[in-house]
Amino acid sequence: MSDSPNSPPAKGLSISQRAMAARGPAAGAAPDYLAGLNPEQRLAVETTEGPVLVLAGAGTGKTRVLTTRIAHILATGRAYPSQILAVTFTNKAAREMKTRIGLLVGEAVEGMPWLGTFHSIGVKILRRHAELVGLKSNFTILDTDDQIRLIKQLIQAENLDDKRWPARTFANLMDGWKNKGLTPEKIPEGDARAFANGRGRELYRAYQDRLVQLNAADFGDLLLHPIRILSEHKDILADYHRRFRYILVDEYQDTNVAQYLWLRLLAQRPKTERSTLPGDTTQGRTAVAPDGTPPRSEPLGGGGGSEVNVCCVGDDDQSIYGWRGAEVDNILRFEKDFPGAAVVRLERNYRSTAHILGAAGHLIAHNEDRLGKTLFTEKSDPEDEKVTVTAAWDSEEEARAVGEEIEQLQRKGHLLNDMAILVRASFQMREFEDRFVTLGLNYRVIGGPRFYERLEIRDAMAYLRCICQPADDLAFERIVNTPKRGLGDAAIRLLHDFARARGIPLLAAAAELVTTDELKPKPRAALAEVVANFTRWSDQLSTMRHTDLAEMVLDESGYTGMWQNDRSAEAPGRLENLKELVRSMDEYESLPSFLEHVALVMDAEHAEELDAVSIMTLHSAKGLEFETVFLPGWEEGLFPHQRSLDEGGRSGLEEERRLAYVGLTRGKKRVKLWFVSNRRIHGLWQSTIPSRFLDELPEEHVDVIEASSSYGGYGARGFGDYGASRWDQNAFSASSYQTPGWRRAQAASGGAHASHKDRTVSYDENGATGQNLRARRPDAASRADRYIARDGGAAGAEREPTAFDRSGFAGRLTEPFSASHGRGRNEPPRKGAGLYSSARNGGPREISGELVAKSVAVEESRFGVGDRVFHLKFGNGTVAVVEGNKLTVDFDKAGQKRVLDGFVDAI
DNA sequence: CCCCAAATTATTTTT
DNA sequence: TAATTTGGGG
Repeated sequence: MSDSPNSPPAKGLSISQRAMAARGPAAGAAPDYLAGLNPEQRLAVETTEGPVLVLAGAGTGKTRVLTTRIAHILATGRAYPSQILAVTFTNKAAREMKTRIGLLVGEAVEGMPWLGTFHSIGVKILRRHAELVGLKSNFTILDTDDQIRLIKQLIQAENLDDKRWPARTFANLMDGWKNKGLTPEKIPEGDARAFANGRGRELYRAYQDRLVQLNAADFGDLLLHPIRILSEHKDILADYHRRFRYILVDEYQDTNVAQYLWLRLLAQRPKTERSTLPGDTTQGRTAVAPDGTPPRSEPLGGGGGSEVNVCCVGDDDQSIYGWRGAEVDNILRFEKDFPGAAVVRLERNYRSTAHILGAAGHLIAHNEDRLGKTLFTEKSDPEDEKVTVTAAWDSEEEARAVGEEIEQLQRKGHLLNDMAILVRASFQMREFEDRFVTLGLNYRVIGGPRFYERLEIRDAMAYLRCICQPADDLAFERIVNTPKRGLGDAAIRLLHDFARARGIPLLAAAAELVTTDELKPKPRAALAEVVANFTRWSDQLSTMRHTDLAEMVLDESGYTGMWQNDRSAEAPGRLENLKELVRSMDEYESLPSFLEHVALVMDAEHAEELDAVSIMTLHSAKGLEFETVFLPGWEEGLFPHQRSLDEGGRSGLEEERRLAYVGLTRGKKRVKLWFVSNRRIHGLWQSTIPSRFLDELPEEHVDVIEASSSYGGYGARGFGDYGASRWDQNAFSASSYQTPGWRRAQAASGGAHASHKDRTVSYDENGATGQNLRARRPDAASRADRYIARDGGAAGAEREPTAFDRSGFAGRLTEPFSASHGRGRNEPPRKGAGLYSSARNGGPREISGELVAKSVAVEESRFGVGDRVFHLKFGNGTVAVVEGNKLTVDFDKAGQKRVLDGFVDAI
């Protein structure tokens, strides 16, 4: 959050506010940590007693309030660090708070054990009382992958068709239930019947039972179990009530029902309990602060049912996770839940220009369900740029034009790090990536596949889990036959049955099984080795450094070897990742603590020092800010997304609008909106109309740009000028020879060749050393080459007026001009000449397709076309085609088949 | 166990 | 369209 300018001295304040602001711990002077706060922030910080809701708009210094509030509580001696419960949603937010509190109060943060995410605090509580829900305190935390495999087993065990009832679907369903705090007994009958031939409830129950057997908990359980413990054991609850004097919650608008219930248990003391907690003097501090602050700020508190000092900070306008179970309602009804709550609005924005705020504010005002805030700024500079709206013909052009704008800003000395492209859906990223690769523009994709989610990391983790937790069957299953040890289906099934019959974990069962002769000698020996390995490794757990142990395990198990022998393109990257894994373990003092970290954090952090444009979804942009923000794809159907509209109705639309609001408010100086008239969706070209959100922007803060004007050398044109005529030209002058379909056909027939393929591409090769630079899939290089080639072919054309010139931006944004271009819905759009094809050059010159020949050294076949051959299964036939060692043979009886050279004999 | 062809399915994602 | 998952066959 912006730490920017301090508030002006307390002018324009009421006397009481000033008096309040001046009230410090000693007499008179406020402590310096309060000095930079504006009056509202200060109110939010100093209203320590009683329930407080801080409605913090985007860029109003929310994090600052939260951290200062904690610092204030500590500095005034109202509580010990261990008596403050502070919850955030993400690890990142928790980390940031920790550092910032550290800066404010020094080392005391080390003693803030209860600052963390909902889940990490849930784990903490659960570990203390695990036995109350049938777990041991060293339970494992399952990731989604484990979960799905487990569910699949259960579905199969129930003799259900796992095609018809996919495990993933059920996992999502169950996730939804858990988000709502529903245990198997409590799920609605309808939900229960909707899955697995009406056996949803049984399945859920079976799943929970299995988790207990496995001594495991999934993410949902990290909240649900504590809820159960706290509501069933009043003494434990009372204990936590006594412990937590102050509760703070970040991003309250994102809490789901389960989190809400959890919080309410901790925050709302029943009246009966209040009498049993007289003044809390047992804790060694008095509830009344040394400076004599009254327990509750007088003008605000009304005296209600709760006594805990809970402070929730959030912004209803930024609630964008409804689809994940978040309930905006939680924040909307805060005052009902906590009667007499003080509500502080932070509306003074330190981030964006007045134009950006004006645009965002006008847009979000179209929502009905909101508490209502209007952001304002004191900065105003006539130089400030308005929010721009630009049209492009299609997404490719959009990417091209954005790329050019970025390069132009860069030439003016702007840092790429200060720019971001925020998209609605991740498929939009690709076009930008491709474009930037051809430009050699550094970019960084935020989000996407995470370090700990990678295959090799999960495998490695499974080994480590088995060592720490011999009962972790899921982990064991994952790696018994990885690397391949000849333990196939048959052997594993036998092991399973054996284990189930005895009711013991797989590893233990394996140890026993190998002493019998139930397995064939080969698998038996293999399994015996696995068992011996694990026994040995477990023994060394206490004697060896965990990093050394991990290295040894990966080595001795043959896992590293497996990748070393793998000749595929991704193998080196995977090995690198494994090294990185071991390296990152170094920061943790033991294997179990590392395992827990991985389960909860799921991501490795990496410093990113490169200057690069960020590309990410709007969702992952929440909480960030950039000097310049590009918001492409503002079209109906994409944004607002059709699916949100279909499934969410009005509230779905409102959530989309909040997303738009989030997007706009990420920008500090410049926000640039784009929409295209044609977009390819699932391979079909669709005409699109501009997003309704564009119409919800106030004219006075928005400039409508004719795309090419700013850099095409054609001079700026006013809004609406020439729009229709250029559009006409565009619509009717293009020949069908320029349709992508036609060009594709040309390319496929092998017409053109690439000449410039040696552009510099700069990106991190394998993504191993930074979660931010997207992991390069093995195919990525060839994809890049493909586009470099394409650019080469078009290089000459680039300087010409692009089709962008004719983008058909016809004055009124809403006019569905593109829908009436006189072509069928699914026909590819016609582009003006000049992009990849040049009419002057007399024809399309687009090159697509793989440039890099798949030049695998092909083995010569000993057969030739026309040879007569014999095949064991298909009988006699004539060779029709020879491709390396693969033959296409016309068999006399069996028809044409492709067979491997080695499977036939000459006749 | 590996390879290929057919089928499937295409928001947003943290913990 | 294109990426991914699955099932059959070698």
